[in-house]
Amino acid sequence: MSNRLHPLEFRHVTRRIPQARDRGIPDATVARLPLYLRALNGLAERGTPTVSSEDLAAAAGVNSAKLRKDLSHLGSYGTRGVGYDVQYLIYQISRELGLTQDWAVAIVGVGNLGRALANYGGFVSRGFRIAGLLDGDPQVVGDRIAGLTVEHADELETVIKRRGVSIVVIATPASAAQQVCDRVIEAGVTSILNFAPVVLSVPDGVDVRKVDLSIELQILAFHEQRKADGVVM
Amino acid sequence: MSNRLHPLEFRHVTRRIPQARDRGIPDATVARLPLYLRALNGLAERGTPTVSSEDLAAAAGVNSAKLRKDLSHLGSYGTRGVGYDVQYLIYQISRELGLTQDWAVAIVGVGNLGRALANYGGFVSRGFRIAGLLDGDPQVVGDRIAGLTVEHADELETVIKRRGVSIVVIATPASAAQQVCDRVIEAGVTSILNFAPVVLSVPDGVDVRKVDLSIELQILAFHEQRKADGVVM
DNA sequence: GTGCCTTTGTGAAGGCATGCACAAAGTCGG
DNA sequence: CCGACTTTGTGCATGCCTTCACAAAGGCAC
Ligand SMILES: NC(=O)c1ccc[n+]([C@@H]2O[C@H](COP(=O)([O-])OP(=O)(O)OC[C@H]3O[C@@H](n4cnc5c(N)ncnc54)[C@H](O)[C@@H]3O)[C@@H](O)[C@H]2O)c1
Ligand SMILES: NC(=O)c1ccc[n+]([C@@H]2O[C@H](COP(=O)([O-])OP(=O)(O)OC[C@H]3O[C@@H](n4cnc5c(N)ncnc54)[C@H](O)[C@@H]3O)[C@@H](O)[C@H]2O)c1
Repeated sequence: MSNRLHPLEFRHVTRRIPQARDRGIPDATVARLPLYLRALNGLAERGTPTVSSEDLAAAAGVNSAKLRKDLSHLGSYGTRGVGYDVQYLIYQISRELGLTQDWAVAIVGVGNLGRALANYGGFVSRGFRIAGLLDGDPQVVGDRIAGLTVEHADELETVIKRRGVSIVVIATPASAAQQVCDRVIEAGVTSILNFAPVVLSVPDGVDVRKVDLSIELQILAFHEQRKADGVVM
Repeated sequence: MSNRLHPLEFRHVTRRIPQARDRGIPDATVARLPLYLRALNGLAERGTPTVSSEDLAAAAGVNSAKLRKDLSHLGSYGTRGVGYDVQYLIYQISRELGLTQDWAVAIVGVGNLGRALANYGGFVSRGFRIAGLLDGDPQVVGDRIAGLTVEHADELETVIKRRGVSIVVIATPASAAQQVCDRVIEAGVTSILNFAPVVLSVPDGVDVRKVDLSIELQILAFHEQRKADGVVM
């Protein structure tokens, strides 16, 4: 597997100012912690009590030195000669990622993609709870999906404030995304996951992460073409 | 000092061999080209003939020096004092990304997500054509989605070879992903887009890109927690 | 043709991430 | 309690990416 991490994965809007309280975990590390967590959960399910950096790194698909350096940013949680206690490390990473608390998520735009996301089980698994589904289309409003009733987009601000939504997923068409984005920020949300193929413009302090299928395919196409051209790689 | 071969000297040998045809575009640049392309298409729709690096960078949400350096890897396509010709640049980037040719894509796993992907219009827009939908569930096989009939996963190898599929999207449950992955690679595919939350293990020469909603949410949660903790960012 | 103005393309510097290699730390059998 | 063995945590070197800053290039008005 080409282990290329593309920098877009680390791009966010806010800047970090070094501070005493700031253990300053690098973005690249933060992006990998969920991966380690997933591998650890797999080990925990199989009842493995401890794991070495070598084994855990293999399970997560990274270099073991990188794994150790990543974990060293959280603290010194390993035992030399033994490895890491699986349960303890799960707890520490979860805490660092903020997964020991419950996050209320709202999905705006309940079309093909929004429905798939709402029905996605892996969502709830780690402290994320879908607290609202909103759509602008009266035809869609009232539909029941995954135990929730779709509400009208007009209720956006109300839903966010009443239910303490802190993360919003935008799955509307591109044309509506910026408008929805502006509204949720106005309502106090500072974390957005955007599926619409547009660059959202947001003020400082707001984090936007994007998922763009089309971009991923284009990157694959680039490399595929390279291989076909017989360029030495 | 040992007389062992120094790692760097070794790396020099296996390193990309400079070639006339090898313009060696950095990965970070490749990842941004689709972004520029999208911004350019927006400009083209509005009939804009030329654009400066400053304006295009703003539209794509990047630093203008970065944009210029990125574009300089493709060649010298700008005109000083004027900017870039929109149509010409669209063509050059498309060519570089391999979008001037048609790519046949197969989607394996036609559940919630697979259906959403199949129905997604933005897919076809840029040279990507869905050439097959496959699922292991007999209940799903035969369904018609977006003009295609879902075929049985047993047909995987046949479909890939007959229809010249070169990119496979995996949207099966995590438990089936590695197995599907192994099969498509065996059938000759070297580009995979994986939505299942597992680290796929693949031989050299195969590109895997992954989209993982859960990871994105966890990264957002990390930063959200930081903000709540009152850490200056 | 000349001179001014705009904008590109890139050299250079700094920052960040990666991965090697190893001393230090801890385990465990006896 | 010891000595062999395992594995962590990290210093360090290297290379990639980003950003600044500016000389060179080209357009345009006259
Ligand atoms: N379907 C996919 O696989 C896929 C993949 C990648 C990206 N995307 C992107 O995700 C977005 C959603 O895709 P989709 O296939 O679900 O589209 P869709 O058209 O099926 O659904 C969009 C939904 O958003 C609702 N909507 C429109 N304007 C709204 C507004 N202002 N407020 C609230 N809701 C509004 C519509 O009523 C509709 O229900 C699109 O931007 C698409 O480009 C989709
Ligand atoms: N739905 C989402 O929003 C979402 C988001 C992120 C990730 N994912 C991941 O994407 C994958 C698909 O999610 P989903 O919600 O569509 O699940 P799903 O259960 O609705 O669909 C999975 C489909 O794969 C088929 N399948 C199972 N084994 C197969 C095999 N060996 N060969 C071919 N087909 C097989 C099943 O029959 C089913 O139709 C899962 O791994 C999920 O974790 C989903």
